[in-house]
Amino acid sequence: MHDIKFIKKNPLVFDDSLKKRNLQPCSSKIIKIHNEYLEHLNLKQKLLEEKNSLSKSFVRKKDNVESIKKLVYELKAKIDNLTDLAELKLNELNELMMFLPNILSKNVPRGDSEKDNKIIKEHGEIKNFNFKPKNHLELAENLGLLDYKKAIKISGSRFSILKSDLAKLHRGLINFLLDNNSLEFGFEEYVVPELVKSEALEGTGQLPKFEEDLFKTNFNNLYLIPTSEVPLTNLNRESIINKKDIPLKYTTFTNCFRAEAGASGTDTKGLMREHQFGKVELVTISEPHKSESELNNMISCVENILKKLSIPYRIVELCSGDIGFSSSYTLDIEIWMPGQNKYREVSSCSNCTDFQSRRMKMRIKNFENGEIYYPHTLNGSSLAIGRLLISILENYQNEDGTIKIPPILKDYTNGLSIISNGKKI
RNA sequence: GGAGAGAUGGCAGAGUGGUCGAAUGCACCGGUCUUGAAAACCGGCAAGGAUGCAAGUCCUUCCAGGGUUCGAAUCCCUGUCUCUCCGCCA
Repeated sequence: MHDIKFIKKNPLVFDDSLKKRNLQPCSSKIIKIHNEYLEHLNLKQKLLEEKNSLSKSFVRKKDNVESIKKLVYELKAKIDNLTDLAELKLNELNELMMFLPNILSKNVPRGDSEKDNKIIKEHGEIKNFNFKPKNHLELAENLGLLDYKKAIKISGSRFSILKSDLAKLHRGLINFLLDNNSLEFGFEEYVVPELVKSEALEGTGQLPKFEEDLFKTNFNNLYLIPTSEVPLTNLNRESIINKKDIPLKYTTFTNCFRAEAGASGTDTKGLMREHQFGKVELVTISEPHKSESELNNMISCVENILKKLSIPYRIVELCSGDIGFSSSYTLDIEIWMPGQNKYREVSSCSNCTDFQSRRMKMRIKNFENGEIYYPHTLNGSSLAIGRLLISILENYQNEDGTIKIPPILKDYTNGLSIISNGKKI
């Protein structure tokens, strides 16, 4: 949600950001509606004041009872009418604003699609195989560790079933990632619900605009989370945080559920794009002026993982056409996938500034001077397990189709060092 | 699924029709005391909005939505959620 006062003061900044996202500028429309709302509101408040004082006078004087009743009755009718008018305008305003994306940081490069994203860093050497590297699907299927045909029988397409050593690697990775985030980078570890109310999704910005991407259940109309950014960021919704407790840094593993409505035809097989996937997430609630450095901290946390795994990666600055609804600035981290011979997104780290905190009414209070303001929220994947698995399988494959386990993961996979036909060597 | 209870400020918890935005305690903030800290004592302490240069003034909010009333945290209706007990269950 946007700050109406900011829009009124900086209509051009607001409109420029919308234009950059290829959307229609609308500050003048917003300001007009808000002024109409204020007209009704101000009049209503004056009449309410009158009505209140009449009621209070009732206690003292018991004369003129009937005339007071009559006056109040008349006032009430006017007030009701103004309440309706004001509410109408306010609803109109909110409906408009809830669909408007966050204001872009001035650092976001202009562009139409992911082709215009800017590579800002590359790290790690791409391995030269002296054979043609296989893709993860072929590798895992040959080893008997991935069975998406069974998954189709049980659940349909875009689901998968991992077996034995691959399942173990999956589990080990989760622990490895959570340890990295919590022990080395100070993110507090959580276990959170994977079903949430619509209010929580409105808070982080998935609703109302992206309903079709979500799975809705028939239990209390709860939704399956598309990312644990939703429960983590909403941990402090509608509450006031003591400035002393800032920054708040959270990490968790959850499954994520996405309808992938607009993705038909791409990455249909394997672990690349599924309706259900595991992901370890980072969320930071930050002082507004420190959110840039907190984003850097998140990025280092993710980089640390990839360095330990010796997986080549690059960092990409998302352009205005590719960046998400709630974000003001996003860096994607892409890892090398030899089977596809390209980098693919494995993490997306976003600074959502005060966009989400306004929507969920999360505030910081400085108890020394009574000041109350909105924190900045940041979220980042650290990391998407399925895609990380792909990269490990493909980068660590041997010519005979076996997979070496990255040394750092040995402690997390019961000493397993190589995956070979589902048997340890 | 059956039976009952409840929803009040950051938390706990009073308050059943008229200065109640709301006692009290804890927490928090400021101060006194102390070498420092603790304790004790003194003072402060809800949020959102409108208006104004400002001081201030006003409006709204005691789960949500309706209703009764000149007046509702308090009475009535509906909804939502939570808790306890029983049953079932990882």
